[in-house]
Amino acid sequence: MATQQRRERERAERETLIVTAAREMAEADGWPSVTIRRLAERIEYSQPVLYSHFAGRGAIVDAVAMQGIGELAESLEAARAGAESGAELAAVAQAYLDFATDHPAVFEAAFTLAEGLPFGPDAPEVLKAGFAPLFAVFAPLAGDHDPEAVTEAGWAAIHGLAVLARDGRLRPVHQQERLAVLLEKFTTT
Amino acid sequence: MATQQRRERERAERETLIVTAAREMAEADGWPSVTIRRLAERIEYSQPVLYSHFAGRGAIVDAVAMQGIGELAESLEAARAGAESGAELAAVAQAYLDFATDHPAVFEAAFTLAEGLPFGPDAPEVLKAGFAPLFAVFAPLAGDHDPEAVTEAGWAAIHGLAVLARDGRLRPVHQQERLAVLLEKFTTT
DNA sequence: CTCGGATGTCTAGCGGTGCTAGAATTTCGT
DNA sequence: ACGAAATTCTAGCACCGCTAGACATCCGAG
Repeated sequence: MATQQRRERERAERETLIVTAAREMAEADGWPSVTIRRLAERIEYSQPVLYSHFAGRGAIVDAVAMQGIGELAESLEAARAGAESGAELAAVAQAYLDFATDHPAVFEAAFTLAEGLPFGPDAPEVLKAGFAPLFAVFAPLAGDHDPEAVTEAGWAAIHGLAVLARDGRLRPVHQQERLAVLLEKFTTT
Repeated sequence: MATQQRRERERAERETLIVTAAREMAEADGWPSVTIRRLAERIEYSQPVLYSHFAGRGAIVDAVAMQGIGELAESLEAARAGAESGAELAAVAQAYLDFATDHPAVFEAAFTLAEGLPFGPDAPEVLKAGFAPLFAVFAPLAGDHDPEAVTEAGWAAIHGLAVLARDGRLRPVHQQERLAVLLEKFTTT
């Protein structure tokens, strides 16, 4: 019957409602304040409903992480596509750092909280998509090295800049200069 | 009286006992399993005793983080001092990555769990000491840039390599090649 | 239109957490 | 030996993630 379809659609809507609510709460008050109880109250359902959608709290965090990685991938690709020739690397790197500062809770979910996300060879397409724009800008600088290794190293450099800055480990003011150093070190052959 | 001194000494001993126990438990079974109850049982005292030494669980994690950063600083300095001329950067970077893989729980405490550690200008001497060997190896490569900015950028690159590898985000096998890429990018002027 | 089964949702509760007030004990100088 | 002071413990609060079982709702067959 058509009712079946309607039910599935409503379930899907409620699932995105949960993910969205979790994300907003995390971004507003931090992940520790995103509890099952508060989340249930927020979406106006009882706690067990959440467990009919997700295996547990961790799975909800993972869902936000997944969504966030997807958006990060889009941001990076957009930055690369929109950059002038020769400035793609700088644009992508800047987009990465901007994403980290603009959506700290999502960034945290994606890179320090998420535990159940499958990486490696059998990672879902969404996760691999984030690597593509990075590969596009770093691979041309590979020289004699493995392009993937260069991409991973470049990604790690940008990522390290993002996390250390986020945690207050670096002088807040000089982020642009640090990025400039990295870009120069990677681009000068 | 002399009893006063003995008490303070015993208190200090118990405090290091707590930190050591927390560290061992974290390294053995992960930080989530380091609960106040288990920690109290381990040191054979009741829970409130822990609160007479530390403001809360977070302060204990911070103490482990502090201790770990001190040891990391020593490792880096030892690697730098023991390296052949010209190979200091590689040695320090390798020591950093080794520390992350050899003491994952301490590394986690220092860089993702610790929240109450004072950084910036008024950071304690121990924390600044970790920066010194990094500065020693990166500053000579500064060129026209600010030596501190270059150091921070280089540190970030190594750190990113450590955390992404730890979280399974990178192909496990190619860590050496990634490091080689970073070293080359930073050393070629 | 009714009714019985299936589906969905909720109430209530378990064991665990960090943390703390106040009782009980131990220690120590007089 | 005793009373005060310092120390430690018992017991409990509010909250957490999670779940079993009661309850309500919905839907299709007769």
